[in-house]
Amino acid sequence: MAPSNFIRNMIAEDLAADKHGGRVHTRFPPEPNGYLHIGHAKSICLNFSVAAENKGHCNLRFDDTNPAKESQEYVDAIKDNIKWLGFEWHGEVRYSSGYFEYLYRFAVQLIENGLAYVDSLSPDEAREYRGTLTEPGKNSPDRGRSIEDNLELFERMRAGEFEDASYSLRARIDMAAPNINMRDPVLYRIRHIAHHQTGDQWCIYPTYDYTHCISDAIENITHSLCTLEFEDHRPLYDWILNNLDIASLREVSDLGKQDVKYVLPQQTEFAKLKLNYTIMGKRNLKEMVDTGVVTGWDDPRMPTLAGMRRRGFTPASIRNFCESVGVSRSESIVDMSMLEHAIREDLDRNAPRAMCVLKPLKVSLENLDEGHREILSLQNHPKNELMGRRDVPFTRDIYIDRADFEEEPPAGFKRLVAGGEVRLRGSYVIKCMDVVKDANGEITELKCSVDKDTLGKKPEGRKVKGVIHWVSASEGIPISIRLYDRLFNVENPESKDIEDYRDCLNPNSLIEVTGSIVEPSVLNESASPNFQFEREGYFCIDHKDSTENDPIFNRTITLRDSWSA
RNA sequence: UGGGGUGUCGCCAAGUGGUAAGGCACAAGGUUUUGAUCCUUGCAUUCGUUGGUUCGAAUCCAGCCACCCCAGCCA
Repeated sequence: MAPSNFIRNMIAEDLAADKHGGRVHTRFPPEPNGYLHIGHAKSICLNFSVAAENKGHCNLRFDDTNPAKESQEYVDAIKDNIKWLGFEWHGEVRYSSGYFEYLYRFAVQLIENGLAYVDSLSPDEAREYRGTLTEPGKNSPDRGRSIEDNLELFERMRAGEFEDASYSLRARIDMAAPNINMRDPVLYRIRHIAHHQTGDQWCIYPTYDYTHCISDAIENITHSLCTLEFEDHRPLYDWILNNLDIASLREVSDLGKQDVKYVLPQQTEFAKLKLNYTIMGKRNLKEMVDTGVVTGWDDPRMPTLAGMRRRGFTPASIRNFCESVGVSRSESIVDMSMLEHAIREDLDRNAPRAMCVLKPLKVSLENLDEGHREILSLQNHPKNELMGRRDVPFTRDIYIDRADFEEEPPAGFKRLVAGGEVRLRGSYVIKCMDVVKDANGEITELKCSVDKDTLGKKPEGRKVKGVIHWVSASEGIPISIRLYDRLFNVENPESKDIEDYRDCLNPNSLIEVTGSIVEPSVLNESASPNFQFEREGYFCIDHKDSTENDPIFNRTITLRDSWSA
């Protein structure tokens, strides 16, 4: 059962009180002005699951009221991300811009009722008239304009007779309101600019505050969930809906013709997701992309869904993570380890195992024939036989990782040492007979012998503790590997006491390793999208930068490591 | 000296007057051909703080403190 949170509780209460005639209808309303990140995932999961749990629906609505910042590219990417996460929105994709005509008519209605007026104050003047946090504002000289004049001017605004920002339509509320959002907020502004959905049909665009509540009402949304910073906007959300004629609102709503209880939507706010060691601000993320700090929105180090996907995160891991962080009203910063736990949990259960040597050290097994080759059948998953087996070629020359051999091992070292024994994973126990070095004293090769009586059984009379991974030298395939670490080396790069988040970048957030060797099965046509390279971590192929001759693998996450020298 | 919020274990978080769930992290054991996984155990006499009400308070009341949001014709 889903954990309890204040929103689920509220919905349960609303249902019990039959507040919406048994309906639960939510919506995810992104502005298409950037890529979705893990913070959006929290909202997506919340909105979609809360609807599904109550046999309700969740719409996808692009809140596209500011064409200057938006584009079709983002619309497409957002739709793609949501589908990838595994959610299905109700019906067609919605656009706030799809309601522009209704919005216009409702604005006329407000004007007719003396609740909105056309203002000729410039943006700068409007700011002065607004007052401050502690001082009330003062009325615009245009506040008393007649309804007829307002109607005419608003129509001419729409007709394109005026320049940008020369007029605006404002709600007539209260310039002395302690809540600044209620000091005659702007409802419409003039922008002679094309819109990605409506082209040049419009030159006046409604603001978020005016649009959002009406769009919710049109879509018969019951619970309008948003983040905490919109809390102060709720009185305005309610003011607009309550000052419109409810019958005409109902009439244009999706369920207008149906015999359902028409109830105005209700906004509820929850805390945004913050993760330590990363940033979530769209502006900063965009800046990192634009200035080349990262390679793009889908850079595997980015907290974007596109980046995490490329990094190897699974939809299930992200959904589980969002569920595990919960939903509350207290602003919190979630520890990275929770995200890491979520992806490890999923991949441990579902990713097939394989062997890959990151930094190869050649080992020749001296007591095998030159052309020795045998096929070992290894289980793809140690606990799940259903995941099958694969053939792994075992040959006279193999590679092990340089880190798995030490001439002067630290205390507790369980791997290979000169004269010592170690188990080759899924294969034999070998003993190191000789260490070959070059002129610089660098180890270039190990000469070992195989205990042929140890395949699938313990050696007799002694214990061999260590198990290391290996790959056939002649049949392994060279690949490149990208190791990722957190992008920042401070917990909260966006905190107030940090001047510039760019000063806190982790210089080792990406380490490229070339010349790694992987067992051949990993590159099969039908290979799994994710692997655990045993003892190294979880990896996936990078579809963007890989070439036929140089496959590149991204390390999604390391294995937990309780030893780490 | 305006308005709106939030404060429960290192990090999330449940709890809504009946005597502090859970997860992550961490620590200690056990199993293990991945120093992984898995299993077991431990981990808040205390809920920002000070008072008050009550047989009983994290939950109700009052004061105080800390932090967050708001002065875009952004969302």
